[in-house]
Amino acid sequence: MGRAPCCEKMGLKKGPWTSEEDQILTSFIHKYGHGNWRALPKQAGLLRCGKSCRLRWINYLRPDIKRGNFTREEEEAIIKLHEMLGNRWSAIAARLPGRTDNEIKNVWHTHLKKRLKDHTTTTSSTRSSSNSTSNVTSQFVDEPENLNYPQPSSSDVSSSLTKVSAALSTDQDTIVVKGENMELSETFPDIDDDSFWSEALSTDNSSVPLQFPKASNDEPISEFPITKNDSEEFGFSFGLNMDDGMEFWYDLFIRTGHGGTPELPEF
DNA sequence: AACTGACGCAACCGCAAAGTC
DNA sequence: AGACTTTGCGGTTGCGTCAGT
Repeated sequence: MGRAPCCEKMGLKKGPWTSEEDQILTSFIHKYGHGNWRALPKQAGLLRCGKSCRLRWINYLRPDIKRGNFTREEEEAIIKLHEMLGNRWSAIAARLPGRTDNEIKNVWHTHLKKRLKDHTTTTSSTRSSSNSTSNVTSQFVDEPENLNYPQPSSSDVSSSLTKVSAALSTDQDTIVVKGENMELSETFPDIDDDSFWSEALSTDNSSVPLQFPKASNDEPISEFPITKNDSEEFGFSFGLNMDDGMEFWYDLFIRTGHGGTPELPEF
């Protein structure tokens, strides 16, 4: 597929992945992670280049990938985000949990671009006067049920912070992610601040208190089933729009070890 | 049934940014 | 500071599938 292979001279395999290769890659990453993509194929015993392994994992094998057709709401979100961000597919993908940049790019080129073109030729003179950023914001805030992760309501986004915690449920079958209201304070976390994250990582394995911007009330934000005997990874994203127009997005990844013991959290 | 053209999608490449030595 | 390596991103390609003829 694609252009002339770059790794052929190295004796590495190209083209579609077999289910056997998928199995090898998946179990290797579950066991050892993917610290070094270049070294990974050799360590895993795959005749592939690291780049190919990385792409296969990110676009197809990752456990948090959502399968199936894009919903109308997702397509609308892509269109609006594209208006706002342009061809920054990874940035768009970051706002659509479970969808990959490659997938979004494909959908854009095969469906949405054409649809948009048809739409603009038929409705050339009736565009909203509001800017694209506010369009995206209002859609996310007004229609949170269309996305598979929680969204703050427009009334509570900027008034307080929330403490989000991830913990094992009492029956040990579920990881419960919860948010609690907090007053707005100066402890707003900077996502680029290493000390914040390392502090989070140094907490014990059963409950990880993290301070996040306000996301919801005291109801659990989400619950993830744990397969007792397998290693699993969960991806979880949530975002909010502040009154001043700023957006904040957070990704929470939780990996359970063998026997269902969670390593909380892995960012 | 056979052919053909359009479309969808997985996978590749080149390049730039980030990280490391 | 600069060279080298690794990672991530966006653009592109071509195989497989399917509908139309």
